[in-house]
Amino acid sequence: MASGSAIHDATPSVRQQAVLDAVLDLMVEEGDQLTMDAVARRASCSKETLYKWFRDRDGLLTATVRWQASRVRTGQYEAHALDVAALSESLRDFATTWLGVISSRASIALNRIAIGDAASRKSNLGSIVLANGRFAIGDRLKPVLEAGRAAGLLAFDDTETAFRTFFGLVGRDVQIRLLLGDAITFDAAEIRRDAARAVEQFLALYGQPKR
Amino acid sequence: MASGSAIHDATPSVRQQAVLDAVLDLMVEEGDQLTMDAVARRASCSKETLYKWFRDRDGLLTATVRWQASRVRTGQYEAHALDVAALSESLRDFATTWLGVISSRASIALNRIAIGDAASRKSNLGSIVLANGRFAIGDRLKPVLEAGRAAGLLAFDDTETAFRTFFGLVGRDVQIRLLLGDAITFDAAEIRRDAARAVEQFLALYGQPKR
DNA sequence: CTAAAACCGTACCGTACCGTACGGTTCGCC
DNA sequence: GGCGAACCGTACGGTACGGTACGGTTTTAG
Repeated sequence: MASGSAIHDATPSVRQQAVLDAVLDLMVEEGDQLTMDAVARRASCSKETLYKWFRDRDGLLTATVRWQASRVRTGQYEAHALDVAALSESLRDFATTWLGVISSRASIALNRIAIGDAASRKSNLGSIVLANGRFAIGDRLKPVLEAGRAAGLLAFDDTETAFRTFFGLVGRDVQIRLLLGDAITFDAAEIRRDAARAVEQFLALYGQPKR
Repeated sequence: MASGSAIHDATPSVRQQAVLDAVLDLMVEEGDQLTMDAVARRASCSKETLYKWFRDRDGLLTATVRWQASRVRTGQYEAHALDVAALSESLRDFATTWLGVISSRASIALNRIAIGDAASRKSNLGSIVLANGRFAIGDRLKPVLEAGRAAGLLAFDDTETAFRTFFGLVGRDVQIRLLLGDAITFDAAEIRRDAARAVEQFLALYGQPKR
């Protein structure tokens, strides 16, 4: 039971992280040519080791999803946004980060695989991606929204509903178009514009005119 | 060159439609177990006939997407919405129909396959789904929005931007959650509520207070 | 009624890929 | 230096599936 055993839910070793990075690279470059042989070749390791560490193909994919999720987690968003400028700044940061994530090639590849996997009910990659994506950002954004409400800057009954509206205003049709292969141009400048527009619209819907 | 030849883009014969319905049934029931053998068994036809009619697996999937799209197309939405009540009624109808489509099991299965297909750049199922889904409804909704603007009920500069906002307000996180296998409860009543809320929010953002 | 075309069911081939086995090699440890 | 564990590279078995071939049957046309 040395450090190189099955990981299941522990943090992967450095070597294992290199393997998972190879998986991510392959996902991005080769699309669905994600065979165990290709991973072993790319990571310069043997298939036997892959199966020893990750049990099977599904375990490897699961570990990859978790690994990618662990590095996407950005800093906490301060919840003590007391004035409208700080609140909209927080929201803009949030929207910018989120748009950057969902338009990244790694995220697109990962979501595609998880969606294809959700079709066959043999695994739960889809729920893992959901937990680390949609629901994780919900958990991180809701305190910000509630702090805004506590400060009298926002007005809403249900935090979940308010968050989902924000989610829709930010994401719009971007994710589904990217997943379906639409060649969208989406540079940093446009992401910032979109984020600003979404926050503006959100404040127009939920902002309190004055305190 | 009798009626049973390759279809490519013509309307499929009745027998061919039955085959395509079998494909849809299999997509919904079996997820990704969509093998040519299974289709032939389900449709009570021979694989040889499948290949004769649809050339290869990809042609069969393409024809299935087109077939499903052809039956989803609902009636035209009247563009002569002259008062705000008629306009919001049109938008509500639109949102309701769209939410019903993207939450249907057939649409989910089809989008999953198209997304998995978009990963391997060997086909263009993704663009076909996009053309018949996201872009088709854009083409059908934009005249409504522009008629509303012409009547002084809506105010926006770019129709595309306004439409994408509406798209986001209606769909929010629904499609990605369903694609990733989240077990969302989404009955007709809830769809109507969501559609009404989305239209309300859209009018709050783009509606003109008076003419 | 007959002949040709279309079609069904099934067997078959080639390939791709998952998972395992095994010989050879590196590396830590005593 | 020597021993064992971990690991690399590769070869192999098993299986699933896309696509083809073929005999037998139904349908269509004249």
